[in-house]
Amino acid sequence: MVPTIKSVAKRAGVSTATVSRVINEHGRVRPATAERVRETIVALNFRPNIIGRSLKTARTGTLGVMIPTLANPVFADAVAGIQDAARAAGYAIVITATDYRSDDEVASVHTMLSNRVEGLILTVAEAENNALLDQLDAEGIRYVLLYNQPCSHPRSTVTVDNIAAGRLVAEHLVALGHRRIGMVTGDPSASDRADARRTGFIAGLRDAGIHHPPVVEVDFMNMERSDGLRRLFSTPSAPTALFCSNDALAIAVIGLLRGLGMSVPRDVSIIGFDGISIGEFIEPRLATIEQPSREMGETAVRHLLDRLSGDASQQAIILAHRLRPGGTAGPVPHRDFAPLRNLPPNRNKDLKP
Amino acid sequence: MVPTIKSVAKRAGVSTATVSRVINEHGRVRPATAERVRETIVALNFRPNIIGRSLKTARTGTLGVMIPTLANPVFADAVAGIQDAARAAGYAIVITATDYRSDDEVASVHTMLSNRVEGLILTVAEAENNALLDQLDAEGIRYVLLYNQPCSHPRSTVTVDNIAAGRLVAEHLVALGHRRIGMVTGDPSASDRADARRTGFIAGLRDAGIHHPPVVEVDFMNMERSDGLRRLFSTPSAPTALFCSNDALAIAVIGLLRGLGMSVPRDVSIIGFDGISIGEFIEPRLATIEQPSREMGETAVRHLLDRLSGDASQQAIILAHRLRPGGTAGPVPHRDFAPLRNLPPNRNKDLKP
DNA sequence: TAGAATCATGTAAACGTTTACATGTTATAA
DNA sequence: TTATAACATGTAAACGTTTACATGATTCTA
Repeated sequence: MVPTIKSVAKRAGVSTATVSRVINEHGRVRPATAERVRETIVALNFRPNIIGRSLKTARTGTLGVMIPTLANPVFADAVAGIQDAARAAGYAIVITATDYRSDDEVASVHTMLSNRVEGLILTVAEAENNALLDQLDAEGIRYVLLYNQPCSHPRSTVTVDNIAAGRLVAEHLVALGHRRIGMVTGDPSASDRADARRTGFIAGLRDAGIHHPPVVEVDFMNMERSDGLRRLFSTPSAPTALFCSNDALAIAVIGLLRGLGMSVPRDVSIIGFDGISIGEFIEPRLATIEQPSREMGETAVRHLLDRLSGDASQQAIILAHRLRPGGTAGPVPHRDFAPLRNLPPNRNKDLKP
Repeated sequence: MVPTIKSVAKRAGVSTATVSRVINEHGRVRPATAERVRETIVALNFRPNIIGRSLKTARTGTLGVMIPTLANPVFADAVAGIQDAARAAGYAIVITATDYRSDDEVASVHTMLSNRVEGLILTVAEAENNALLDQLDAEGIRYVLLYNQPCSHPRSTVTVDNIAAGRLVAEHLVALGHRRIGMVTGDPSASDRADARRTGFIAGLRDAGIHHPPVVEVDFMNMERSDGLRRLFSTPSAPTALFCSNDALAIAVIGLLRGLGMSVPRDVSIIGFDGISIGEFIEPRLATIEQPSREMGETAVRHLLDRLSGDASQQAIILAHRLRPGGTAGPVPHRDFAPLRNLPPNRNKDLKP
């Protein structure tokens, strides 16, 4: 039915070994013979069965990629970079998204390993104490983390310095004159990187003499239902600036604040994290920490390939981040521009409980 | 080194057949034996080699996905849907992006076929006269198109009715009072769907007595270099409304128009196509045709699986689209709000050639 | 022109599974 | 009891490749 190397061999009047040699351009074969074989191959429309080859060579030419979701452009961009670099190196990629369910991580990785991917690129919820990663290490399975930033534990990873970046955000907001500063972090994406950003952020604020900034966690899959933010902005000491642990969250928060009658950045400044391209198109432009997602994906592939070929050992590769200022991050408002000024009519109802 | 079914068999004191039966829960084996085997499996940390299995069973449990790019959220969303549905059905997916290079399409598909994917989900540049698809048909390889809309040729596809949607855009703009209406289509993404949208759009305009609307093609990878739009808006009969063949393009066009000193929608109305979520967050909200990308991805998987199991034949599945009005699509401006009003100083220089 | 060297090709085993078939064991029926 | 059925397990071939090794043909060297 579907042609195999045997049918090609028989039809071309040679042995399978010769056909194989022609296919792989490996080992010598007389030009005339080779030509005949090639003709047969196109005549039969033969495509070597990679499964058979893989079984023999124990190589699949496939990399496994696990990310939280493709719906967040920051990961989509990274995957685009991964895909590019992988293809350039002759690798295919198989993808799984965990949708932030960290209990799916183990199953997903095992599926990819059963498929005999040669290496893995992973973004996990928590890279520090992670039994799965420990197991991979123990088994000698090569992986490179992406976006994760294990602190004490040595693991291969490609990331930006989330702590420094968080600190940078704090310093910038302080420089803009803000003193009442809060942070919003996404509940379902609670992650080591969000933690690192918060750590740096809080440290930066502390250095400026600001202690215990409010940190609210919102379930940003259904923001309407989480009223932590509403409560925060109902207090007299409501923040004049918010650091959101990622851009998607920042954009959602801006929408929510507008719904509360506030103007960004006049009443509240917002800084996000990631540098997704949407951010450049919203009005005003989203202030954020840009990380080079596509390049991070490419770098992860290259590092993984280096590790596979034994050229590299575990290492953390820290790429440069960059603060994109302006837009949604403005100077502190005058006192009389109280944030609560314009709350919509249903405000009292909302605040009563 | 890495455990195989043989090592498990030996250690558990059974034959490989028994181990296989335990793994696949297929065929009977005494509970006590099964238990012993299972223990050995975890003891050795054995994972069945899917390559070996695939070779024997001629099934890989893998679907191939080819899209233009992951950087455009419309495709990322679709892939998210594909990934979800595939995983739910026990399939893995391997992804390739062509980056709009249609000459890569053939190579990509062949790579995936060599990897023995069981079926394909494809977004191609041109679905109508496509030798690659004809070849797949001839070989009996199952595929489902996504976003493509072959007209005369019967092919399995999941899409919206691009023609009707294009017409809807025309009718909406006309209803808003616009008479000078143009269209912008992306050069690198020139595609059958963009064509269909244009066809419907032009037909809709014709029905309203508007003939030969200007259609400009821009290379939206580097918009700065393409001055078709600039030229269009330097004429006295510059359009008061533009239909952009996709949202990413629409957002870029809005940016470019702003650079020319125009206000959207006061001077020019814009309607896009796709309904990517960014569009809802920009100010003003992007008017567009929403297509259910995630659901389209899921549907494509389900239809592909149906075709693989022989339950379904080739068919076009048309999902509902929806016009999202308002935002960037407003009523026609008064005559005195001439669009050229505010052109920046360098305008003359730009327009001279 | 004999022998060695090189070249072209073939033979067959191996990769890790699954599974039809064979075989041995135990329970059931007569 | 014995014949038979049902069950548990093993044997070995097959899937489509690659590749070490063997072999036969050709060319080279002296």
